[in-house]
Amino acid sequence: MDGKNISLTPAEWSVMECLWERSPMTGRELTDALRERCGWSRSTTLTLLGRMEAKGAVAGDMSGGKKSFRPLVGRDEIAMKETEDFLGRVYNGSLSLLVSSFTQKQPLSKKEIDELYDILKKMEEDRDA
Amino acid sequence: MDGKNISLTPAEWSVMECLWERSPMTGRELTDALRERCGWSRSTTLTLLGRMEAKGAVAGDMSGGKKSFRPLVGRDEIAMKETEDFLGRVYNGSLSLLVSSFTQKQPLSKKEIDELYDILKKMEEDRDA
DNA sequence: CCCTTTTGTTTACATCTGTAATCAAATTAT
DNA sequence: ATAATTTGATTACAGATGTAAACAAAAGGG
Repeated sequence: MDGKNISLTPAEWSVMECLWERSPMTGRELTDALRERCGWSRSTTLTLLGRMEAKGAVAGDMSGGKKSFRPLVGRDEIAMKETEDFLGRVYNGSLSLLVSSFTQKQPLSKKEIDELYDILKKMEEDRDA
Repeated sequence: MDGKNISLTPAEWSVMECLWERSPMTGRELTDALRERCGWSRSTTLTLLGRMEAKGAVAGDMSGGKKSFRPLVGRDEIAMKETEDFLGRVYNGSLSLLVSSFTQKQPLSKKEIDELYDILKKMEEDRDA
């Protein structure tokens, strides 16, 4: 029963983005940052943090008057989980189907094409090794 | 104000999957299909259909006693929209970031690698043309 | 030490989602 | 024609989500 099975709502993503950039942050710092980025009131941010603490997405360390928060899940970790969900639901689990569908509407920049080639090449090297 | 700005919940996706496979379908056919696939009661399916009709995802044609439904949005259309949302939220809008992140955990099958190469090659041809 | 500000915690509430039960009109069978 | 079944529509209700006000304890200023 580890805490891997956490999923985040869009609003919770915004909170995590802050904490993934820098952590720990005090409640004050977070309310300021999110008032700025999302226009949220203090209450909103703190309510979100409470819920996220309850479900194990963040840890709140209350020491010395002020409470500070740090993430308990890595960005990669949950990005992965959400990606799997999404791919399964929308593209039947097929990454190449996603790519082909996406590129039919939005042509990729040269930079992205190059990056994708690099990824594929590297993967083949690993496979052959 | 066309109906493009529709997003589907996971449950609603299941309904659409049926209608994208074959359409139109009567309420009866849909309740049967979704009882089978998802274990839903008749009420559940019809409630979903009602909501989806209200938000313009499907059209219900009531003619000759029985009501039948057909999709008003294409699968590609909303797959695209959801993909953009997802990429923006999780991968900062970058497709290559998604691919690289994904492949670090789940190595792709040879088939998928080949498909991806094909997609890239085709895209370059289009670009050069 | 009192008054003000900051903080942490509780409570609130509308909307959305999943999941149905119920009810009433229409259809079908006997 | 009447009873049984099917069907469309309405109502229900709990849990998730977005968004915040209220309240109370703590900290800081004078």
